[in-house]
Amino acid sequence: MSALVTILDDEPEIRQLLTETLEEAGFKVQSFGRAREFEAALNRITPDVCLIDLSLPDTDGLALVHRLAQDQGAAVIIISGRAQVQDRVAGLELGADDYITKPFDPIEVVARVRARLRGGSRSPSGSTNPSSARFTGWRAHFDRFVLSDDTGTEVPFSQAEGEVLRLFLENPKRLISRAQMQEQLGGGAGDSFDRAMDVRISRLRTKLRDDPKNPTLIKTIYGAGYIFLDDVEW
Amino acid sequence: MSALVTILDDEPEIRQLLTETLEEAGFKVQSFGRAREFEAALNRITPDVCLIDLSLPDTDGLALVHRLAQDQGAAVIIISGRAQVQDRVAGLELGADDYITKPFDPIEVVARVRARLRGGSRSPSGSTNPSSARFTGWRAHFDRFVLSDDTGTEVPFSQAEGEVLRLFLENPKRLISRAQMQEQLGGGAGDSFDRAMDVRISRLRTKLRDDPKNPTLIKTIYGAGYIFLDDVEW
DNA sequence: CCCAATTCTTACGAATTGTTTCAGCGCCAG
DNA sequence: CTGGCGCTGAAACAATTCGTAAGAATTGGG
Repeated sequence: MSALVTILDDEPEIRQLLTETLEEAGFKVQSFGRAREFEAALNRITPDVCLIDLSLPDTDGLALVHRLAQDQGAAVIIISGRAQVQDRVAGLELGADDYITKPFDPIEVVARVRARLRGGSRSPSGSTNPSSARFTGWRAHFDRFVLSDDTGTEVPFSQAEGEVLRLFLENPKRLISRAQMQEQLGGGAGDSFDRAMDVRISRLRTKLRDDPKNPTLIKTIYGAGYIFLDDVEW
Repeated sequence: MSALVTILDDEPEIRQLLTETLEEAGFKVQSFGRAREFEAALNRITPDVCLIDLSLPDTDGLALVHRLAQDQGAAVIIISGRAQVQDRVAGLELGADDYITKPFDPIEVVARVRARLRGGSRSPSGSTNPSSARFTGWRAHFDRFVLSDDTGTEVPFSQAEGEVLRLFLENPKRLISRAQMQEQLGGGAGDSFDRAMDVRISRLRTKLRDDPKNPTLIKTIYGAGYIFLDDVEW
């Protein structure tokens, strides 16, 4: 299923150039020289991407862009001879998805049309991020807030513990100072906050069954901070 | 709820310039000087738009852009000093949503970031809301306001319960904070509204026969929010 | 206006996290 | 080797957050 791209521009050469290039790229193309014709056509077609030159005489740009973007769900790319920053910003604020200035390279136009088609199908909040990490003897599941053993035993960890754990797993074999922790974990730079951090780490060590005096995972560097000793695979 | 924009660029002045402008425009901003830091941070943040200078030394641009666009569902805007058409086309084909060349006007960057956010939230015009979802042991029918068991037993749920349930089922395996709930469920930021939310969830858990202390479906993350643990199929 | 269903508020016990406190350890000077 | 000083670990306690029962307020239908 090839996507439908429309062109609205009053210069025939530009229409032809774009039409050719886009068709070579595998799109279905329909071009128009006047806004009236284009608007009439909208009643029977639903374009996926619209290339528009807004400097036409009979155009109410705002209404047109709005109709395309809002009602039709089409992506709008403005192609204009006006290259000033304020023109571009105005076009984008109008609701356009992209703004290309003349003269343009048709190859780039094709690339930007493709980008718009990709963007349309993107799910707003669907996918999950890599939220599971593995290291010696353990696997941490940040989507469920549990640590799982080699034997399958599961130990839940809390939010506070998880923040520390995550910071370690993101920076293995690197010294992490208390200052960095406070910054990363957003703790107010309170006077006794470092003690809270100690407690967090202490509790985390208990769950990981790691002995501070003989650490396998979390090593204390006296006067400097902590290091996560193991390799981590996300 | 303001969108989160990240910046990845090795030049501190550019980071600062963009950060200031974007924050003035009302976005939340986090900037990074190295790809490694940025990638680490991706484990705990989910940016909506990512501004990236790919000419960094330690960057595998392809992988990074792919990860952002595919896994995280973020929009990617490349900001680069390379202005050749082939560079721009290459960047866009890589999966980026936009390509801005240095030097740039920060105002235009803001406009293009906004355009990206609009694009992401554009509602898929054709598809209607599915009104039924399935997860372990249950099927939720939002058109009839009932939950049906494996055995066919039906449990009705009310409007308020349904709102919470739907929010969970639309964001499985993701932490949902109380703030997000209040925003999504339109609850005024009342003083004691958080208790009402607790009660809603409590009742929902009762109907789902889910024990808070040993949850299968709705897990509490103390001090952070809730997570729906199961996979969901609509 | 009354009744029933739903939702919110209040209240209190339970679980989690932060803070205080102190014992113990590493490091260094002598 | 030894004692002092600052840093760290963790027990005990305090503060915060959460779960839910019970009653009050709101909504909707007659």
